[in-house]
Amino acid sequence: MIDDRLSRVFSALADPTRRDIVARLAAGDATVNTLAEPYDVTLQAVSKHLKVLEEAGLVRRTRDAQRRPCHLEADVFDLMTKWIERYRRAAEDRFRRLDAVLDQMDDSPAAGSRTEGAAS
Amino acid sequence: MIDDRLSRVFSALADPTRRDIVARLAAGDATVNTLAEPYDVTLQAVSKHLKVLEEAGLVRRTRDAQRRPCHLEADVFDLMTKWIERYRRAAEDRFRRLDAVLDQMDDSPAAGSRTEGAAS
DNA sequence: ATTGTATTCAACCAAGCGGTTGACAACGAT
DNA sequence: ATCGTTGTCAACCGCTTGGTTGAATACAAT
Repeated sequence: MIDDRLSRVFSALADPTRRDIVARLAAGDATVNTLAEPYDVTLQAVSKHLKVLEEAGLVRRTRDAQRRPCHLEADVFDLMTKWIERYRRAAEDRFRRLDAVLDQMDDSPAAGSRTEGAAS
Repeated sequence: MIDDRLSRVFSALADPTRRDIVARLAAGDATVNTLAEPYDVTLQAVSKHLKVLEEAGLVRRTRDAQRRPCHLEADVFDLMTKWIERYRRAAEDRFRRLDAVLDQMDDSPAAGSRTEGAAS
């Protein structure tokens, strides 16, 4: 049982069908039937996918008579982007620092274990 | 059986433990034992997590005697960021366009279906 | 050669997930 | 009131997943 937001979002987007749904919703709101049409799975399966997307905060469903239009919620994307960028940047910084170390290391021979411990 | 890259990356990051591993690897390379230490799961479980991260292209494992240092691979982050940004931007653009439409829509009545169309 | 350390492999288990079918609810149309 | 449309709920099924334990591999040290 996943309870944190980030896990739910990543998990939701791990499915190709759900990513496709998000892609199509980015172009405009749509009903469950419309969304289900191109896939060769049942309507119920797509309904479940939308529920997952909704619980991840990626989709909001309003009401219009018996129809249930789905609307893409862009806010939660920021959550992911922030997480990703944070560690991507850290990794790249560390990489650059390593490059610098290797540059100034022309006389000292290979000492073996630089693989341990936290950088900095 | 997930075969596309994006699915594997999102899926890998959907697990809190794996995200934590990535976070720690962003600070510096580490061995399996070091990585496993803070979690109260077995070493084998962490080894499996690392395998998942490796297959997702997030981690590369080199060899140093019997040790197997793990290194964070930042490239694949771009893949995610690009996907996310693409649709986030699309959704925001659409949102702005809708605002504009609502602004100039003081005489023309509701025409109904603007909900169709593929994401190019 | 034997021991110890670091890590993986193999088999298994419970839980979760994506899919199905069938029944049901909500609502507009007639 | 009844019917068709739109969508969800519930129960089930097979596969994947995250976890376990126990054995095996790879290598260093002695």
